[in-house]
Amino acid sequence: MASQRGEGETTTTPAEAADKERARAIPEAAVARLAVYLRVLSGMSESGVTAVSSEELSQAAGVNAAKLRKDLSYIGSYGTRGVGYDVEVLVSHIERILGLTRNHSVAVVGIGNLGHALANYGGFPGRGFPVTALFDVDADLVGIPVGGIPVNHIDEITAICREREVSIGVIATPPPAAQSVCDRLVSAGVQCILNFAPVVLQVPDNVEVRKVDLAVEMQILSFHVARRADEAASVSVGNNGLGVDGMVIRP
Amino acid sequence: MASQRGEGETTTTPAEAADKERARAIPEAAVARLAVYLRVLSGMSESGVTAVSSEELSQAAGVNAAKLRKDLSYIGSYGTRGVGYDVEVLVSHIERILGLTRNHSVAVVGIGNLGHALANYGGFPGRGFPVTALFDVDADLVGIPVGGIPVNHIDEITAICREREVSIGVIATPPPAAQSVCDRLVSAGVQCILNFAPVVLQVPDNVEVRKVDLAVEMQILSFHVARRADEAASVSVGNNGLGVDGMVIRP
DNA sequence: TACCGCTTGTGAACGCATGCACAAAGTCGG
DNA sequence: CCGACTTTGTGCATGCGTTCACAAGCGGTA
Repeated sequence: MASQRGEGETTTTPAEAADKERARAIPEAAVARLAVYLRVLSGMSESGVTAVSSEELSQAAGVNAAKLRKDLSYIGSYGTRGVGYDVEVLVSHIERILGLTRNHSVAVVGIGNLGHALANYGGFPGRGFPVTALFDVDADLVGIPVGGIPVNHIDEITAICREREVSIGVIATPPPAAQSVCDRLVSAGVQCILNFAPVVLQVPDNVEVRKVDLAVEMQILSFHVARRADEAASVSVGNNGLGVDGMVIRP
Repeated sequence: MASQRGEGETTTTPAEAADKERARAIPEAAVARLAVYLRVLSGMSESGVTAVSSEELSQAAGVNAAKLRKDLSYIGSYGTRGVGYDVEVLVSHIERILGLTRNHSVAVVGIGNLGHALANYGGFPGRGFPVTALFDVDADLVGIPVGGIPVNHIDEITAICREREVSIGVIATPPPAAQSVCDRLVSAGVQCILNFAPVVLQVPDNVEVRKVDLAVEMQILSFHVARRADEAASVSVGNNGLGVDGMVIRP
């Protein structure tokens, strides 16, 4: 057991609240993967699969089997040695850890191309994330329903977010507006923000921001294209100095 | 010097190609940040700023100053001690490292809501990524221009990607179609893929995939919402069982 | 020219995450 | 009831990435 982390602040915890303590200890990277496992498991569940081994699941999720087991161990021991995991059990535990048992009301700000796409996603991929509010500066858009929800003016963010208990704000505005929108969301009490604008947002410590940056993604790919090209070039020129036809050691 | 990695395959390299060797050594995480620095620097450049210190730049990019300097050191020493960095110089070097000197032709597959949004982004955020081809299964869409480019049928992927030398493929299809589309892109010689479909793609080793997964992002945020809520609860109830006044060990 | 203050570049320590390898724990067949 | 086989859960080692702290280097000033 890796529990009992000698931090001097935790003594023994009750039974039920053990999850909460555990949640603090789950590495960020593992959380992202848990979400992936959850999707794969949901798919299996719908296909009628009831049990799965770490080997199968890890392959379906595109990760190492050992890593998968370690990730699952962060949320507790719900497998059966010699057998594997019960799909339903895993699904429900992961859902609980990820906080998907409660609904998270979502507000989308900036109803341009992307905002439209997001609003129309329809309840957002994976249940549990109802879009309950849309905002834009453009007065012409106000009142028009997109994906079933009428657009409100951006000035109403604070009031409406409070009223509808929005817990996640999605920023899909042009870059210059992003920070200001962010500030308003924060002052409305929104503590989690998903930012599509290519801008580094400044937020207080108690607000969590995740960024989806297309330009960055493209540039990372570009980097790899370039790296590949260079490698190919250096190979075709001559294997890093070591003989071409001679004693090629290379396995 | 961290060079001379004792892998037995690298000897000494010429002068100019030093970049190429360096590129292999840049940590993936650093590459992502370089892209961010580049954007910030571009903005500064447009604002007429010509010089910047690591402190200023790091703050604008939302990272630690030491980390920024280390990241920049991966691409070489282009700063002046006691002064800082020349904005233009940094911009051009980062662009070169990221492979942005050549153009990367992009193909978008799946012209739904998201595909539309992507096609309309107009040359893609940050120059250098011209969208040169669009594909969809829907015959009704074929021929219709989106963002200035006519949609082609998905069956033409291989031919057109080859012809237009597409180097980056963007998958914006529904989940079930993603793997098949991916396979076709790969067989057309595309080596870099940006995947928006919530599916784990199986690709050969020589293909680079980056994933943008809205559901996962939302669920990570959900996790943090839950964590916060738990923390708040445990604080308001009484600090982890240790006495408010009595020895409440919390049931 | 010599000194002073400022900022870069980087060696080294630290911490987190990954992967290995194996004991523990269960099932199944005899 | 026992032994063989399977699969989980995890201690440990390894490697990568982040952070610290400081020497090296440069411009400005007297």
